[in-house]
Amino acid sequence: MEERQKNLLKAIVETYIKTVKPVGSKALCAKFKCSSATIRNEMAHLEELGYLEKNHISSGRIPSEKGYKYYVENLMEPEKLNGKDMLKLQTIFANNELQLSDAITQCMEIISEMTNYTSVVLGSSSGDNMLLQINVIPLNASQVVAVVCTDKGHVENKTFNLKEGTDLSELAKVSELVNKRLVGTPINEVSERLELEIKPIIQKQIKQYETIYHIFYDAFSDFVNNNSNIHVSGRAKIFEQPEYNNVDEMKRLANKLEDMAFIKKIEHSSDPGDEVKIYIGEETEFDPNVTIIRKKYTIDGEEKTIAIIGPKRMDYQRIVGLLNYVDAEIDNRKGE
Amino acid sequence: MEERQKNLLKAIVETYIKTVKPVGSKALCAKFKCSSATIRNEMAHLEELGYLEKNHISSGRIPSEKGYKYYVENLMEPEKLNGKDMLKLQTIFANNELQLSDAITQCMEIISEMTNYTSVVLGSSSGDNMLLQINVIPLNASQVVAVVCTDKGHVENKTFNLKEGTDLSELAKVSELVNKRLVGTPINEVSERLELEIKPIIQKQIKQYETIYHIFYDAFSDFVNNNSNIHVSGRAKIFEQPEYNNVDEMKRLANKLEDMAFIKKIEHSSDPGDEVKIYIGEETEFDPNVTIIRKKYTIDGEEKTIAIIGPKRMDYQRIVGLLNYVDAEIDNRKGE
DNA sequence: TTTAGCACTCTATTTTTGTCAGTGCTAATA
DNA sequence: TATTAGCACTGACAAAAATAGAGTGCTAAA
Repeated sequence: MEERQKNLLKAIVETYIKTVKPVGSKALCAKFKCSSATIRNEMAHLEELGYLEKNHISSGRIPSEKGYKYYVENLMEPEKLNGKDMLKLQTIFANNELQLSDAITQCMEIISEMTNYTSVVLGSSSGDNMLLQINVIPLNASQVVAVVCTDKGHVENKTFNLKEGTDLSELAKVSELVNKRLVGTPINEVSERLELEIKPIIQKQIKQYETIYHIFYDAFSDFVNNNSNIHVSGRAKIFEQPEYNNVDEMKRLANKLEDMAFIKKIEHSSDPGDEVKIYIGEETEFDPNVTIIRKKYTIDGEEKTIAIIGPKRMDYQRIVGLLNYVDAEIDNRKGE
Repeated sequence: MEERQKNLLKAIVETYIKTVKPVGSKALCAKFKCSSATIRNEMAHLEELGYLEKNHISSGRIPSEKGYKYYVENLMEPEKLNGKDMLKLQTIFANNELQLSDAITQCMEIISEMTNYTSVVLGSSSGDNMLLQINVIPLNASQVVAVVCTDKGHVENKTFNLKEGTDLSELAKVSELVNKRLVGTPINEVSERLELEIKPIIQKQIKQYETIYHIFYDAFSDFVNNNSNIHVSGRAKIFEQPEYNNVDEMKRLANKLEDMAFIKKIEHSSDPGDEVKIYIGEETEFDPNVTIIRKKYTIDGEEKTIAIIGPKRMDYQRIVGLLNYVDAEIDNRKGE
């Protein structure tokens, strides 16, 4: 592609991002110091190459997915934050009381607020967490709460109703046993080891071993399947974007943004890579009509994913700029 | 109001609920065995009394808020569940493994699914919870997680970064002290007693008492302000209702349904009362264009609120029928 | 290689027109 | 006195027609 064509594509993408209206040839004359006919010729060429599209035969051009892709990979220059935005984010990271992971969550909330896109923070699925401690705390004669804590500091709890006559001291005994034997086991292998190592022992020593065994079993299996580590902010913010300003789009998006199974797809999407990744339209596996910008981190040994969901016409420069800034702040904190 | 007028109002409300179209006089001739002119006369009368409204001079009538109110208070007969709905709910309550409060949450999810309304479950704001136990679990040299458990079985946790050289054994000492002294204290008074009773003691005995004091203080104050006890399901379901089938309504509702401060209003709305309460339009304090049907329970000593959010033209018979059924199941479980 | 000029295309908006459901009122009727 | 038939009128809604405007592709000249 020739230099002028690149510049033209860049100008068209950036104009469209701002105006949300198909870009016509006249609008770019001044910038390129040539007549609209020349621009039209170049546009026709870019369309042939698949970087531009038309809504109908006599409309201006809009970028195709391929066009956006070329833009973000070759033409875009991430933006420096403006002072106001930077100040807001700085304030969050400056607060040393705040755990880094909480700072990130707050940060993404603010970014959603600032940009009118939806933001997502996904904690790791805790598969690589290891059991650190389980406590079984009696609430009253018939209920106990089991609290499981992992080496990465995740805590889950579950309340159980006891059958009448369950012996609390036996519960305590098993709890002690589990803490002695299974600490350090990856959390998703605990169930297995419970079955193989603990069950045989308590089977002999404990009267109501079935009930008690179940309590432990359930406490752990719940841990593995929970969703609590997902934060979505600004689900409604994205509706401010003109491309979703119609009932069907809104319904479709609202449904997807509510469905955790869909949100989780953002994390799993094919490639790993810890740099800023941009998925456009079909690539997102989430919705053909959005762009998702994603970044993964490892914090305290745990993987964390942050992502922005917006229209394909997302303000790439700004968002990438913002995420780069967040990145720098995180590195900064980790370095300490 | 005369008998026939009551019947007419009832017929109009129920027809409008089904058809979502202003109800004309002809449509009711057959039912009332009289001419449309007669119906028109009666309608005019009901309108004078404020029970009916017109969109414009020559449209059919729709119920006013006052009309709905009269309907739900005097005319409506709650519906018996159909077999299919009942079966779904029964299955949930029949599962004795499930904690009652989890069963209720699941139940409300299903109801949202069945009815295309949004459902809400609000746990109590844990003000009457008392401290049962606090554990401070070291994760590594520089981090600990504090786990607070209340007598009602609520658990919250928070991770803290330690300053270098913090003595873990001192932390354990304070933790023991708190557990000895403050167990049984209402959770929102703990901070105060921490200040008055614990601080003076540790001030003398503990070197880094400031750091350590802060950990405990923060662990408790976080507990008091958290939102985790709110479940909203079917935020997008309500968009299926034709009254919200336009962009502005959808945006407004989406924003409110996302905002926990707004959701919490449902619980606080003026009167207590543990029977099924119906708030219509302006009364809801949530949005003038919805109805909220609400029921409060006390379960294991904690207050719980369930609510359905739908259009003012909500299917009152069905929803009240459903909530009555849920009510019966809960009573049934509590009785055990 | 660039550009002016022109015919053409499609959208979007406004205007016009017709249809229809429903009303209120009056006068006749049971 | 309550009911009803009849009629003129209203406003929403939908389809059709008219109009304006932005933008294109192509051709021929610079």
